[in-house]
Amino acid sequence: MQRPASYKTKQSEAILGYIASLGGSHVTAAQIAAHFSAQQRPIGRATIYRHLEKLVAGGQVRRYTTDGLAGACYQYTGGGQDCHKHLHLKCESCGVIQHLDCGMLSEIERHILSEHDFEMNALKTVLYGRCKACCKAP
Amino acid sequence: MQRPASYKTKQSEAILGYIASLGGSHVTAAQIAAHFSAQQRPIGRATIYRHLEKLVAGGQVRRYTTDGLAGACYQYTGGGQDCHKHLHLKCESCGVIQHLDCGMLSEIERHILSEHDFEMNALKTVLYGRCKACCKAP
DNA sequence: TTGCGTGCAAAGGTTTTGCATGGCA
DNA sequence: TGCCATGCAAAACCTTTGCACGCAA
Repeated sequence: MQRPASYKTKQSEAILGYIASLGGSHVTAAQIAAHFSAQQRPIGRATIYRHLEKLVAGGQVRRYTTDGLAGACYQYTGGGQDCHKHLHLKCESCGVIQHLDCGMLSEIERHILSEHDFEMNALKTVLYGRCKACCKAP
Repeated sequence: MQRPASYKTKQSEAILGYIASLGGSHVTAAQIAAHFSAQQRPIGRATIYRHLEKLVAGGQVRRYTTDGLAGACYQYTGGGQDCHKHLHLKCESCGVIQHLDCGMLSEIERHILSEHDFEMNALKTVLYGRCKACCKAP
């Protein structure tokens, strides 16, 4: 009577493994396809999109739609992490995403709620800017 | 010897005027086209996109790419405003964008730069959440 | 064996581009 | 008159969907 919700296939593991290996950097669906094509084991675009959809729904991967770029970007979050408790800093230059674990977050949230009547959603909020490395090397 | 960078046409004024009249709410390119079609004076899609591109480059309009939605959203910012000096709060429910003019911004920027080595770009950063009205009426 | 996963192809939508015409200065 | 702006159509692009086959359980 077991009803498997999903099978574990080579492609599903390959896609998740690749995104996880990037450790926070973002990739587009086209980049993922190109990566596996270069590895001599191409994966169909439809398969990639279908897995990304599941991973996003499951909370293991986050989907961004960066402003200037055509197409969406995907980024590994780890699933188990409680991203409600920290903000995210995204570097506009290299795309790396830092997790800002800092007690200041609750202070900011409280201030915005009490002073500006706005209930902030830390899970979706991303602070844009330039990371340490990119500030030095323009 | 005058070399006009751009002409002032009925369409250019109509598009900017319409976006400005919305006062901060966001619209898609398709909605703009539909608006003028309903006004008995349709504007070609190419014209709309070309003007939006100019307005975004000029800083009078901001372009967003909301996550779940296909296509980009555009929002009037006013051009003359110095958006470097305040953050933006975007309501996930109704799409309204508040300008957070608050002395706390510089404090946050300074903290993130000194403690986390990240140079924040307030112009691009948007805090997501729910506005006062949407918090009460889910 | 069962049924989800896969890949190809085609469809859907948004945005961009080419080219001839129209309108502002 | 000169040149940018406009609009139509076609193209390019990303993403989704249909269908037959393959593979995990």
